[in-house]
Amino acid sequence: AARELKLPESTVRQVISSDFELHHYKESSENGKEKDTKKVRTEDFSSDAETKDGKKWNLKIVSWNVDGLRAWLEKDGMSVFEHENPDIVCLQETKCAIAKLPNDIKDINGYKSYFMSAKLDGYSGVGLISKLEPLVVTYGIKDKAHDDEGRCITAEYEKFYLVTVYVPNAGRKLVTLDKRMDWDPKFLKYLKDLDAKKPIIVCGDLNVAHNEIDLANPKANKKNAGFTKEERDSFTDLLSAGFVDSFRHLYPDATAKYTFWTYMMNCRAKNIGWRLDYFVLSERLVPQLCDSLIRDTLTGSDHCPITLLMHM
Amino acid sequence: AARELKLPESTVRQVISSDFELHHYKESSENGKEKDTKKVRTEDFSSDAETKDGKKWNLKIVSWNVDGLRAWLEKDGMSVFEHENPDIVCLQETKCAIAKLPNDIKDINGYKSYFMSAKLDGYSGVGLISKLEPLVVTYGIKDKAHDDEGRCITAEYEKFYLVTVYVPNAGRKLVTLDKRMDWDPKFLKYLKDLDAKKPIIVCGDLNVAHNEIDLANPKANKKNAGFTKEERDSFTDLLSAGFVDSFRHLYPDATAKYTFWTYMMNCRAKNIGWRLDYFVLSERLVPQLCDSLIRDTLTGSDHCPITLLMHM
DNA sequence: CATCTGATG
DNA sequence: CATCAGATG
Repeated sequence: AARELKLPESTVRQVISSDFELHHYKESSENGKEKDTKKVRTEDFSSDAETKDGKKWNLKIVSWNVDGLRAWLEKDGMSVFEHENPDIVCLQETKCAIAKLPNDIKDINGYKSYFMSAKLDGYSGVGLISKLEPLVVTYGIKDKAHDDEGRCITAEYEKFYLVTVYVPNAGRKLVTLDKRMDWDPKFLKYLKDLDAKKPIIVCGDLNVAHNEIDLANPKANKKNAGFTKEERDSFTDLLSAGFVDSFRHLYPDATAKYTFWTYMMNCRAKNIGWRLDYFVLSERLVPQLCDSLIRDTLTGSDHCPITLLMHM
Repeated sequence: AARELKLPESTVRQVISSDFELHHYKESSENGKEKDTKKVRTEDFSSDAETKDGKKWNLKIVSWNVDGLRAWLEKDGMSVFEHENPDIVCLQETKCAIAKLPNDIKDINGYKSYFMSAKLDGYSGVGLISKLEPLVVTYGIKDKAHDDEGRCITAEYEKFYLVTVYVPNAGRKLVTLDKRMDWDPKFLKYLKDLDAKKPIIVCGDLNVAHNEIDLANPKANKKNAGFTKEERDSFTDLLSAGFVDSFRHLYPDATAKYTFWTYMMNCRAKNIGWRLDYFVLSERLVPQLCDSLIRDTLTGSDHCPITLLMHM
């Protein structure tokens, strides 16, 4: 039995449409009664964002490193579907073999879902959940050294490719920096090849904070995974190849905006975090960009979700 | 800093005495106000039990397989000290290396404590916590094959030996029944040698339900760890060597009295359990036995504590 | 259905 | 300070 989502009442939109004529979902923030007292309110996820030339968003993508899909389900991570009513949700670090995926996440009413797991059980893993059925879904980056690790799903839609990724972590004491440095150029080539065909949207945990503004303690972390020169330069290479960090593009000066906080030392409450999760777009999609948001009120993982609003 | 126990107010007894002239602790069950609404009430642990010839108990020993000391502490297992005000507490399956023992359990105001851990970290392990400092404390049963597993502590007091034990589990599919069958006669010899010097009190998880009356599903468990003929016969051998199962001695017909319930299938709520935890006494201590109790209202483990009241 | 460890982040 | 697996019970 497919999971029935309790979508907000005023939702009147096509669930599986044949193209991206998905209409802007207008939340009813004046329905007369406060639903409950918890601090996350669906109306706070409403947005009227539009492109520079005034076109309202009609595609919403959410990306979330869930740090263990099953634990995240227990913590009501699925409420993001009710709050966001997203067209597509991408998940990283599912840490769950395909055979162990709970029905709650496989069968969501109105969505198609796709998962890739690592050979090593309980490690890595990504998922892509979409109202509109993609034309083609592919798994991995076509590289033997990496494709056993369940790090990438590509969904082809009519007007773009969506790539969700969980980039290799360089590890404590940078023990896997070599693997990471092997990944980065291969992944970039993979993206360039796609981009030669259709514009692309890349989302997920890129496991790098690009610049000092992107983490709370840049000085202390120059030798740590996620902020080494090597990793930062790789990210610069990505942007130099014709791609755009959508959040930073829209908010070049926004400080203290993070998507990850270690569970240790109460870092989340103190907002000692890192911006590791991104929506990266082909440059030619920038005119269609409406907003790129960090949903740091949502919990359920050591990462928070991020949301992209596009006019497609 | 030693942990300060919130002992019941009327406790007026010597904390470290030089002998066993420990006075009977009289709980004040009429102190005028209900303390709280939780179902475990300290006054329910009061007892006026006495020996057959009318001598009130003056020594209380509690034994508890805690199934992981640290988890048990989180679940407020230490409240047994407030409820029972015991002279001695024996713990089994501490699953905690000596170096990792929390201070809460090492430094209890008014008690001395002794622990033995397995070489294999997180496995087995026993502890003994005593108001009166034992004359001698020894570890293991002086057998190379077993003494790396942290299964036995012996405390010598003036008038008796106290032996606390976590007997090897025969394992799923009886994979370690051989180890168990190696242990049982060696342990019995160890006990006999002690008993030749002073009477003994043995307590702990003996990992056997002696007779059909001692578990909920005897028929279904004849081939399962804890109720094989081999294990039951070993226990019979122990009793035949001059020792007494104190609970069964006092309550020969008591049914459905268990000390262990698997966490699975809601067995505790349904009282589908096993009596695996015992106070076994040298026969010559029986005249001093006041009571042998199963404290099945206390939670914090898949076993409940058991309590022995003696006049020493 | 719990505890633990050890790997991973 | 979390997730997971796997061993153990």
